[in-house]
Amino acid sequence: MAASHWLVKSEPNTYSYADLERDGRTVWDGVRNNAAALHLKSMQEGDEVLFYHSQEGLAVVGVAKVIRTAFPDASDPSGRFVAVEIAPVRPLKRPVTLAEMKAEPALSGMVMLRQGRLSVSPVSDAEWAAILKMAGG
DNA sequence: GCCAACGTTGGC
DNA sequence: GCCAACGTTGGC
Repeated sequence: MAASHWLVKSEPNTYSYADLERDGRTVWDGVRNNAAALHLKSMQEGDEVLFYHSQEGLAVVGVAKVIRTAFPDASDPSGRFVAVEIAPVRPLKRPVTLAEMKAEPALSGMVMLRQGRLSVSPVSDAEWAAILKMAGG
């Protein structure tokens, strides 16, 4: 199966892209939504992930990659949900804001825009390319 | 701070 | 198994 692209949201007050760079890697846990959990389970090692700041910033700020595929989320007592591990790849040259993404026709079908509350969502190759282009290459 | 979207829970 | 009530997320 070919590598896929994803987008994850994080409130920078809680965990920012700078925190990920500082830590070098982190366990992406705490997801308590079935649709998001399915996406986590589909992630493969090496898949690249857009890191989006919600609440504050409202922009994609960096690229991360999956370094460990889904495993049981130790913070979930029910045992239903999973976590992955991600590591930073590089910050975007220029953050791509939500407003810019909404205004970009190439992104009109993006899952993240259509389903605002979803914390983990797939990104198509075309969407991925468009966002990196908007970020300055 | 408010509100819309939407997932989850619980009564029936 | 349906559906109303409730809780959470996240944009504005």
